Amino acid sequence: MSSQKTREQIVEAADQLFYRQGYEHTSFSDIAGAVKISRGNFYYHFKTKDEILDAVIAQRLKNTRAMLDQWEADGATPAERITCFIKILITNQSKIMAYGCPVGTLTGELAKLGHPAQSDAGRLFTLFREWLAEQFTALGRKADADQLAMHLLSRSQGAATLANAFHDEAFVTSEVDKMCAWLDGVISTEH
Amino acid sequence: MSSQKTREQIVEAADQLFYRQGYEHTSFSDIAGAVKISRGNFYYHFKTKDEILDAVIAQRLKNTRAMLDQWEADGATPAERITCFIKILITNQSKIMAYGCPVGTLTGELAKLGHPAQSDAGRLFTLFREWLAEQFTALGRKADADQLAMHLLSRSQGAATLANAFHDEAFVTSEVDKMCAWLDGVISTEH
DNA sequence: AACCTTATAGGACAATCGTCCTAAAAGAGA
DNA sequence: TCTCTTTTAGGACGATTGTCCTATAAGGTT
Repeated sequence: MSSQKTREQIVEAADQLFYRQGYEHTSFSDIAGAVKISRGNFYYHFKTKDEILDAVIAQRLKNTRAMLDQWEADGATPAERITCFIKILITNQSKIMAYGCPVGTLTGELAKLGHPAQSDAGRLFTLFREWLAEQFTALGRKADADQLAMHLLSRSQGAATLANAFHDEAFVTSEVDKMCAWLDGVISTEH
Repeated sequence: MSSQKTREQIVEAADQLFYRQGYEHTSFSDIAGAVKISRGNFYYHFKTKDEILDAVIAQRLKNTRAMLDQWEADGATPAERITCFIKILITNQSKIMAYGCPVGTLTGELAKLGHPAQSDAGRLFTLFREWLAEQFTALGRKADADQLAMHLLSRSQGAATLANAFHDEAFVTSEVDKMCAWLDGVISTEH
């Protein structure tokens, strides 16, 4: 098998496991078991665990960018795009209730570990932040676009955290509705 | 030294370390080093690491209850009490920016570990939830008290998560102001 | 077939983990 | 002071961790 293919499988398996079990709690053996390769062979593709983490973060950045690009390519209005963001909570509801938000939980864990990749993981948040700010700017809210973006990001994070803690489906729906209503308010506000 | 005293020191040190480094990333050696007792002596006070976690959660529940009781004893109005809750973000700002919310991060970590103490940690959230619901009920919002409580809890969690991710002091202030404004809206709403 | 690069398996390694045992020190009561 | 309980220190234990080495297998090219 080509080296590239195996590498991708490792990154994919690590991505899932880091999300489900956390970075620290996932061992080389776990990943090797998931990909069904020997633990020793690992070293050929990645020298350290940190290198895998870097690759996972890079993949998540790439996937997220692709998702955001897709939303723009669909010819939707900025408001509809923001609604897409809000509704990730519903699209990924079962995963979020089980494991939380992939971005928030990874960032939080790396912060506690004092891990060097902390800032790289933070770029995942920044990606959403800047994309949302662009959409709010397109809505004519250039002046406070970043603040609106951070506020929405914050609401979404909180909903994900509590969804994970309480496993409450109705709560997620309720919060999504509230965020959509808030968005309507933002749009209709005179400036 | 009495056994009770040492035990309390262990729980206190473990509490701090679990908050700063996470549960899994904190070893017996870390705690023993902080309390300045031998690693072996640990076993006399706690048989397993899980037992320490249980004790830490119990202490946090006790401290939180004491804090909430204090707010009620101060003779404040329900609205003022809720404001106290919102302003925890400012009171503990530096810690939250460095380590996140003690409740949210612990709950999230235990969820990923699939740890049996998960539900115990969840009681920390429930404690805030029910207390907030009581305050909203006292404000005459008995019908949707729990939903309002969950919403505020969610907003607070999101703000803590992003404060930790971005280390942005102005953002915290801004979100606290928004929550206070939201509370004003809840109070003045006709029902 | 022969050859050379690429990829793999298996295990060695030092360190650290949570757990547990045991002998000695400290303290209390007679 | 003698005795008995409580508390402590130190280390052994098996397992697991991330890292790294080496011999072998696989694949492609000539």
